[in-house]
Amino acid sequence: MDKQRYIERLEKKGVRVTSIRMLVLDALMRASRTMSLADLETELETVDKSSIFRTLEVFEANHLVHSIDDGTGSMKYEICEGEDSCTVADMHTHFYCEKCHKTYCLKEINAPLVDLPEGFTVHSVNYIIKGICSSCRE
Amino acid sequence: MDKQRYIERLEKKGVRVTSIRMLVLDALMRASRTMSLADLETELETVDKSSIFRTLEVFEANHLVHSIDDGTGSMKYEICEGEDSCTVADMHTHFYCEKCHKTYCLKEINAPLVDLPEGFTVHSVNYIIKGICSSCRE
DNA sequence: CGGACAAATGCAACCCGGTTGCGGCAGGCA
DNA sequence: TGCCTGCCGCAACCGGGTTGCATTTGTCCG
Repeated sequence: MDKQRYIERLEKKGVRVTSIRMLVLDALMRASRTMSLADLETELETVDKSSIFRTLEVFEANHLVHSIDDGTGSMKYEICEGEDSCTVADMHTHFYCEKCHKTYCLKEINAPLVDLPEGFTVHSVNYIIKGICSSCRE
Repeated sequence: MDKQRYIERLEKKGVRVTSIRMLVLDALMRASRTMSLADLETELETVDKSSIFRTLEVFEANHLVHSIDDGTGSMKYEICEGEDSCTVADMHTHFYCEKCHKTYCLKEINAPLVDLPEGFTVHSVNYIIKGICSSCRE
């Protein structure tokens, strides 16, 4: 765990550094994919789920992570890549594998943005593709 | 309620006609937007929610309706337009208004389809835009 | 250093949408 | 008419998420 780097990251967003926040941040940074609250509970077995939940709330409010609803009934969380807050343009495509039940970030694929009718204001977009991932396919 | 039309629609998909199925189909047909299980419960106050739930299961399995997860925590249901089953190409964009908490179908806007990396198979796409709708904006 | 106040945490209970087990009812068919 | 299958209502359950509250931890300042 690269403590110094994590502390910088937290302080930069104005988030107070605590041991639990370090653990959650570390788990999310190490994950190669999105994590659910349950995933984090499993990974950090010493930490109560309400603490993880509130930590994620703080992280999200301070644009350290963003959440993705992949339609599985459990919200997924993912570290924001950029230095500043995630904008609509930053939102990338997610892929949910119906076989291994994992949600992948296709970081290289930006979520497409369509033109809306007059009078609609966009705050965020959510683009989820469901199917079978490459490693579940034989 | 155009009974004959509903009966034809049900029979065409191989769904047995019952009074509850007629009620649910009617409510969905009349709705100008997507409906949640709770919406249907409110509309059809005489019908038990588990019956509505199972009816929706049957409808979805037989491609009479499709469901959309708009990320609000409650699934939305919508009548399939086409005569046959909904394909990926049929999936259109949905808009969730963060003010009035309604989910609109933007039927005229097809969900964009991106190119996936090698080895990924697409079954469905879900494209949700969140923001403020035109009638909530002053 | 010590006390006061604020923030973070753990625990348990709660909420809500969705789901299921089961018994009763109804409609179709012999 | 009687049987069989499938539909329905009721109530209980489930799981993810959320909250109230008491406790602990941390920060600030004298």
